[in-house]
Amino acid sequence: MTDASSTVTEALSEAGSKRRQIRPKAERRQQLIDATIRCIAQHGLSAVTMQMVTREAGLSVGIANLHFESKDNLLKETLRFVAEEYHGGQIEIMEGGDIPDLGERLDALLDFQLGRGVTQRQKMSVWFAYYGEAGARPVYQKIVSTVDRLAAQKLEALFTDIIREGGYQGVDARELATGYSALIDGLHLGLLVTPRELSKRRARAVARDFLRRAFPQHIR
Amino acid sequence: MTDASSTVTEALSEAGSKRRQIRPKAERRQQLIDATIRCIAQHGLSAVTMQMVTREAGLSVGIANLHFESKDNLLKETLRFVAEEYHGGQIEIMEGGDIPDLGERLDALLDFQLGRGVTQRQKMSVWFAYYGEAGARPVYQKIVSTVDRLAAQKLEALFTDIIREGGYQGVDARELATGYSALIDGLHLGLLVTPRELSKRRARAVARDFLRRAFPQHIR
DNA sequence: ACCCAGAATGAATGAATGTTCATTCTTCGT
DNA sequence: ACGAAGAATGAACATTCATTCATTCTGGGT
Repeated sequence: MTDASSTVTEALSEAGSKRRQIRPKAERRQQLIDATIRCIAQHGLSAVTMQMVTREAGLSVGIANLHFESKDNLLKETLRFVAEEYHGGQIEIMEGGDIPDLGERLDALLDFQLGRGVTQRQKMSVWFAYYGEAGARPVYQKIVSTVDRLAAQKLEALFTDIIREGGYQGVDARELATGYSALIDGLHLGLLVTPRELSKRRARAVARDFLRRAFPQHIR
Repeated sequence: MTDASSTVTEALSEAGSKRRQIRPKAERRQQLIDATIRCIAQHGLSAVTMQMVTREAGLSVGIANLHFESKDNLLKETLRFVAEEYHGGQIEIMEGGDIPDLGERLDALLDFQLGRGVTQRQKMSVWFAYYGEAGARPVYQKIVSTVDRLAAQKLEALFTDIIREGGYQGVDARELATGYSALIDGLHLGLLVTPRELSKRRARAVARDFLRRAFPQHIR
C-alpha cells in the first residue's frame, strides 16, 4: 500500500498505465460491454469499431475476441444486457411487493421509464440503435421480443388489477397496455431525436396524462 | 421502333442489359435513392455499401459519386426524401380541404400513418435506421427536426379545431398532439420489431382508442 | 523461491469498402 | 453524317477494420 512500487502503479493506472492486470472473465466481459454502450451512444452503432471499444475499456484489441468470439457476438451480448436491464427494472417495479398501492406503483414505473440522468440517455441511444437494425437482423428481434413479451404480460396484469380495483368500465387491459408501451417508446424517441422540442418534464406530463385519462381515480 | 437493334435492346433491358442509357440527373438521383431505401430495409443501414446500392439500381459504382458526392451524402439525401415524403403526406391530410369533416380527417390521418402495404414497411425500416444513428449524428437530427416541427404544428392546429368544435373541456391540444405523435411512433416501432405481437389491425385499434378517449364525439 | 496455466498484448494479415479517373459510349444539334 | 458535351463505366488504389496468433506477462499454488 505505502511502498514505492504500488504508488507508481496507482499513479500510472490513473493516467493510462501500461501495467498488465489479470482479472476474472466475468469482470472483463462487463467492462467491455460497458465500453460498447458508451461507444454506441457517442459514435452510433455503425461507427463502432473493435479498436474503439477496447481503447475505451483501456484494454488491447485481442481481448475482445478472447472473451467474446467476434464483434457480432459482442454487439449481441451488449443488446441482451441493455434489454434485460431495462425490462428487468420495469418488471421488478410492476411485480413490486415494495409498493402495495397500485397508483403509486404506476407512478414508480413512470419514473423509472422517463426518469434518470445522463446514463439513461446512453441506454436509450443503444436501445434505438439496435431497433434500427432489427428490421434486417432476426437475432436482434428475437432478443428484444423475448424480454418484451414478459414485460408486456406484467403490465397487462398490473392494468387488470387497477381496472378491477377502480371498477373502470369499457376498458381493455391488453389494448391499454399496448398503447402505454408504445407511448413510452415514442416519447423515448422524441427525447433522443428532438430533445429541443420535447423536454423530459413534458414527456412525463404526457405519459401521466395518458394514465390519468384511463385511470382517473388512481392518478393524481 | 421495329428494326432489329431496338428489339434486341428491349429484350436485353428486361433481362439485365449491358446497354448504357443516358438519363437526366434528377431521374438518376431518384433511382439511386429508391435503391438505397430498398437496401436499407433489406440489409440494415450499417450493412449498406455503395456496390450494393448501385447494383440494386442496375448502375455502375462510379455513378453514385457522380450524382451525390459521397456515400454520406447519398444517405443524407435518402433520409431527407423519406422524411419529407412521410411528413408531407401527413401535412397534406391535416390541412386537407379535401375532407371538411374533422372526424373523417382524423380517420384519414390514422389510415395514412398505419395503413399501406409492404412499401410502408420498407419506409419504416429506413425511418428507424436513421433514428438509431440520430443520437450520434446531428445532421440526421436536424433533417428530422425540421420536418417534424411542421407536422407537429399542423397536428396541434387540427386538435385545436376539434377541441373547439366538440367543446371538450380540460384538454390541452399541444400535450395531446405530442402524445398522439409519440403513440404513432411507438406503434411503428412495435410493428417493425415485434410484428408477431402487434398486428397492423391492433395497432390501428390502439391509436383509434387514444383518439376516441380524447374526442369521443368525433371518433366512432 | 519457483513455476506454469492461462490472461493479455499488439503487430501482422487479409478481406472489404469508399473513392477516383482514364476511357467508352450516347445523344443531340448542326 | 458528324462531332462534341458530358453521362456512364469499372478496374485500380488507398484505407480501414475484424481477426489471428506468437509472444509476454501475471498471480496463485507448491
